[in-house]
Amino acid sequence: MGTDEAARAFGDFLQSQRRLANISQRQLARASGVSDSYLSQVERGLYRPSADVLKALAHAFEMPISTMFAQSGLMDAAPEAAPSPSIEAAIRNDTQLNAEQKSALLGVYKAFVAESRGEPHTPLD
Amino acid sequence: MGTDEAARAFGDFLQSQRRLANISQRQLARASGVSDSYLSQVERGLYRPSADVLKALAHAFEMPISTMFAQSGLMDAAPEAAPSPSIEAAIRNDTQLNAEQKSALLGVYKAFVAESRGEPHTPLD
DNA sequence: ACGCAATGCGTGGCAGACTAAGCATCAGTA
DNA sequence: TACTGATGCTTAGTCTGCCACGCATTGCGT
Repeated sequence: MGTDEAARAFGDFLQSQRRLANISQRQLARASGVSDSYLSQVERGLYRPSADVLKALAHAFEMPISTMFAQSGLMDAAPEAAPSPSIEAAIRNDTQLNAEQKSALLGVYKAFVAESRGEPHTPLD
Repeated sequence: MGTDEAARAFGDFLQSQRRLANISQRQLARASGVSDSYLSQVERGLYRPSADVLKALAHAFEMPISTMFAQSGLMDAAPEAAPSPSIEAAIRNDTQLNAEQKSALLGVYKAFVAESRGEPHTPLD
């Protein structure tokens, strides 16, 4: 019934994205147009959202729709997926940071990339 | 009420594809694993199939899944990259950082913004 | 201590996605 | 004239995606 494996995996993904954005279920509900009760159920792996909801969530997260589809197990093979826009460009184009802050942020980012290049990806959490 | 405009458009598309392949609804049903009665309803615009069914149909037609999604109105006019993504979204979507690094980077960014001043735009909150 | 807003979660119920079974029609065959 | 068999369609029913509402808890301000 409920626990569908794919649903559970997607729920984990959604929850991690929401926590990264640092928002509550209700805030995400408002931003995406999906009810908060349903978001709760999806995060806990009870249901697998429809493509319409995936689309709405991708929009709220400013994330390419194909990523959402892939994460929900719909896009079995996504060969031509474009790489996500670079952080570096986003930082350079930001309007809220001054030059000093931008170069500091870029430095942190590059340090992180270099650091994780040395170590294997641990699926810890 | 079934007739949903988008459902009707997709129904026409599906029927034309089936006729191009020169197969019956029942044959397509066997090839895709979808019931023939449902295929009939979809072709007549009564229902809009779920992403799972779209995937199965695309596979039966040996057609890229993205084409199916586009025809069913799911892949709205979002060709690849978002034009001006926020830094936050860019960080979340990055593929080189792990979750821990992402939230650390986000923390630094938010600290900078708060330090700089006020509170301009954040699409999520 | 009291309220009060925000959080995550459970419930009831409606609508829609989907199927199994059967109806009606047409083509060919004897 | 039937008898097949294939086609598209309809109907009845089940399952589940999704929402409105409400509950219990936590945290913050007074």
